Amino acid sequence: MRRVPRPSGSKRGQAKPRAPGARRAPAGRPYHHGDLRRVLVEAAFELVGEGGAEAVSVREAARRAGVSPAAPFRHFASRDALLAAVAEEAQRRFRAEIDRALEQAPAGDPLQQFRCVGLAYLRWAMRNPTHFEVISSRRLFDHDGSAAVSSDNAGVIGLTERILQEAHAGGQIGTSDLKQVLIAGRALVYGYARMAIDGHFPRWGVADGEATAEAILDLFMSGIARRSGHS
Amino acid sequence: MRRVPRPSGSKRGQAKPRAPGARRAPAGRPYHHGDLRRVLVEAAFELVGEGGAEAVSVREAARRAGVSPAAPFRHFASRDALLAAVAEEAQRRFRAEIDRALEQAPAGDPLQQFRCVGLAYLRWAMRNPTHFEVISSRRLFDHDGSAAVSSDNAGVIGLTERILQEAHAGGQIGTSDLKQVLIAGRALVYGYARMAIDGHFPRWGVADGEATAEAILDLFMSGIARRSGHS
DNA sequence: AAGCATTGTAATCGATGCTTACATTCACGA
DNA sequence: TCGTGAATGTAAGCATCGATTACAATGCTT
Repeated sequence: MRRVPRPSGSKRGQAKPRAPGARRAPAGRPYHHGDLRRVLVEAAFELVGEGGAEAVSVREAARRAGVSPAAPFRHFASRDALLAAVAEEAQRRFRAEIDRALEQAPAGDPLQQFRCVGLAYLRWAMRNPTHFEVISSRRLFDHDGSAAVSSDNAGVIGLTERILQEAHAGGQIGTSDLKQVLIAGRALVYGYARMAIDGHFPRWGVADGEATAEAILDLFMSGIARRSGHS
Repeated sequence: MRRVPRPSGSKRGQAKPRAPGARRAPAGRPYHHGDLRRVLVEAAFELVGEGGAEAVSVREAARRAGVSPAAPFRHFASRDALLAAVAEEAQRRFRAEIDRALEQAPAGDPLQQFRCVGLAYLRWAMRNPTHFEVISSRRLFDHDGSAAVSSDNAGVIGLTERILQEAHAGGQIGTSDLKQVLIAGRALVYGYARMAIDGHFPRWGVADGEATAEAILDLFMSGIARRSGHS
């Protein structure tokens, strides 16, 4: 049903060398896969990359892993659970990218840090649109456990919150209502990312997207900055 | 497939009075429906309201219209085409709401008009989250015709653009780069709407959402306003 | 080595999107 | 008025999907 055309990939031929923990490999493929869960998540992750969340099907993941259509249900209660695992993985990578950007930012300048983080955020989103989309829909996993995604996400939020607080303490922010500045900042960045992803900027290249991203961030910073000579 | 549980609604019993254009009604339901296309769009529209775009199935729409599962394909080439029609309808109502808000705004004050339009935007989005989501994904219809949605949407964009230009001409905006202000404004409003819809504000009521929406809009306006005494 | 829990397979169910062949009705011209 | 073609409905069927159940193979613990 509304399936992406079958890529007919990875014929299920020779078994890949299994993870440590498997013993003998008497014939072609051993009965037990070795690390099926991880392989399924990887397959689903790739499917998201190829066609978005809608292109993820349990059966295709099983096909790519070389197992029967029912096997995945030993590891995931439902298709949504599989997608949640993909979201967890994507969130992990996203978080890592943000952390890396923050490390490379100038240590003493919170506003510049904010800019770097925001830019890394937008770059990752625009270069991994489908995975960003999977991360974004809280509806998928927020209510049924899966604390990892939420915690990683809360980490990113808390990180920007800390940065903005530092900037405020340093007298670089002109308004006092920090809470709303934070929400506005999140909304601005999130909204720009989703606009790019949702196709609101037709015929834009990545270059345009990232250049405008910088401009938007600068505009935001000048909007919240303590008044001085403006642009 | 990942279907919402069948609501078993509207048993297909007595035919509703058909649109003008149908002639005799010899037995229970006439062979031709009369206005199937419209009824299908209405059914799909309701399905979107009940469970989001994912809950829309051609067969369920046919069921609710009281026709065979294949009948809808006489009017829509695919499920996506049906969804596009729903998006068109939703966009129409959204646009009407925006226009209404603009009429009620003070005539001479562009910034205030911007605030009113933005608030109406956010209110509609938060009260019709699933329909807003359907409108938002340009991917669904932007590339295959369906100019109505795009044109209505461009109308809203152009409307805000005009308002901001008036504000700029009136000297109420402090920065000169109007284009980026427009994008930032769109991103901010869109982002806030999607955050609310995507569940980034757990345990918020509509009241919280709309109150914060006002605050966000005010913050944006004060951020782009010509410098004076700030909050 | 025995036995139990884990993890895979086979077969199946109900649902879906979509197509093809056929049936019915409408609209319009002779 | 009466046909006849176009429009619009139905029936049946295909391939795919998520999910469940019964069964088989394996790994681990004792």
